[in-house]
Amino acid sequence: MTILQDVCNLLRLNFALKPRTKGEPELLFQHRQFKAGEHIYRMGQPFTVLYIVQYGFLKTVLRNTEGDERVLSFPMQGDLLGFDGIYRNRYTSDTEALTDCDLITLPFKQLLTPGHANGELEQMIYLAASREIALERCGMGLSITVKSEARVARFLAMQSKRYTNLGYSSKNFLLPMTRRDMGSYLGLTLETISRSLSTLATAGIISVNRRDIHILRPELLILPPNFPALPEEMNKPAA
Amino acid sequence: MTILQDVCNLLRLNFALKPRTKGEPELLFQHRQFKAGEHIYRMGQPFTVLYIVQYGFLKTVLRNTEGDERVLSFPMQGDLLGFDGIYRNRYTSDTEALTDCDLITLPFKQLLTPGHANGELEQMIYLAASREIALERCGMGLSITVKSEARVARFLAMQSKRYTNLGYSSKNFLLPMTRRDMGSYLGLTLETISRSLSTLATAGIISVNRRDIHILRPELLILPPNFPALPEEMNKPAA
DNA sequence: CGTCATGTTGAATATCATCAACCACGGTGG
DNA sequence: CCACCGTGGTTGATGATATTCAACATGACG
Repeated sequence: MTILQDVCNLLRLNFALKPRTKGEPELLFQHRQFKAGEHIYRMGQPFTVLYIVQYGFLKTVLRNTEGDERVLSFPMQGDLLGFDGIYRNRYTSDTEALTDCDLITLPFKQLLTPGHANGELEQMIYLAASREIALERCGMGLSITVKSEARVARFLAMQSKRYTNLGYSSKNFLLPMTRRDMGSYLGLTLETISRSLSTLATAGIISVNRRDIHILRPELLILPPNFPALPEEMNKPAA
Repeated sequence: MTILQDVCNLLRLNFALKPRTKGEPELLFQHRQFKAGEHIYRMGQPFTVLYIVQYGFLKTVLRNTEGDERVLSFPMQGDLLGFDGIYRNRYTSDTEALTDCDLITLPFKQLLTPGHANGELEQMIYLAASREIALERCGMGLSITVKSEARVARFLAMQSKRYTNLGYSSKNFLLPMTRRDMGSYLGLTLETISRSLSTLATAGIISVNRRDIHILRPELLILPPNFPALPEEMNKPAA
């Protein structure tokens, strides 16, 4: 099992990988661990590497000068981190570990040097980046609905689907983030989140105990439009 | 002037392009015109090509089954379209021309085939995609602020900056979208947009006549955090 | 000239934010 | 073991803000 295959599996891509005689590209990939609460990178730092989440939960945050912050995404297993840094050669948001994490690093510049040209890996990065955009768009789609309960319900549906995609339970899970983070992500206050969760619970749709969520009526939690499903047809590289 | 250089200029990237003896890659790029109101692609259609906007204004829209829609972005000159389609091999949103448009097409699959491997172009796509993510994140950042006038003000600041980046006036411009579209993008109703613009006008910060905007006190319109500036340091390919 | 889409403005209502009190849990230290 | 404290979470009362519904104005277009 090469690390390239690891990456491939993480991204849930069914590439037919060519056997690799030259072990050298493996050196590009390394694992790196972070403790809960640690920052992976901060806004403004020089961009050096992309990350792919092996396990753990994180959040990416945008801060303005007045100190208010907005949560942009909650990356988890298989998600790509740091792609927004390519353009200006600096990371443009903060990324912080919500739990202990294990990340795979991809040194971006070295990937582009002619010697490392690697069609499979490039395709994977394209796919991962594309998925990243789709996910963010999905996040924006969450605020289509005006009512706070609907937003929270969709958020739960989205999380449920993401866990399912990874093979975990779709009905019982622990939220890794605080009410404040959820609120910041959904454009609501933490009190409104709490109230919405309570409302959904008394309606019998979910049960809530702090971060412990049980989905009782999944059919009533509607996914946001265009939630990224698995790819339907891959471009398999010629054998 | 090759079309590759066109693309390069459009993306405002200061690559040092290697002179190209083989003219064949040029065939990959074609221009395509659209009339105002036409759809470039619709959600669910098979993904075939990426587009780069040469001129004109567009909007990308997410629709759910109930028919409500959310505007995700307002692409303009130099912006990349369709990148979100790579992952599932289908476009995941609708894109519609707000004005007459001229787009450059980039057939994605052919770009990846070994014969067409092209470091410069790939770097450009990475950069454009990265910029795209940064722009979308910026859009999400618009809803950090609670007050509607602040959101509208930031939106205007963002548009102003985008026009400036293209060499147009930063103080006088025509908005290409309706109040409804602005509202959908900012998560507000069209009436609130109208009211907010009126408030900003009576405060002497702008003047408004339907879509004709004049910025009178630009220092009072604050840009959203991390608005994508021009790249600060490019990776020039080795000569 | 009439019609339609777009934009503006007003009044009433619903919804969310704010402020505040309280609870539950985990950790620390006596 | 228990008192203490801090963080995170819930719930209530109040007020600010945006939505809704509605009427009207304006410009584009046949």
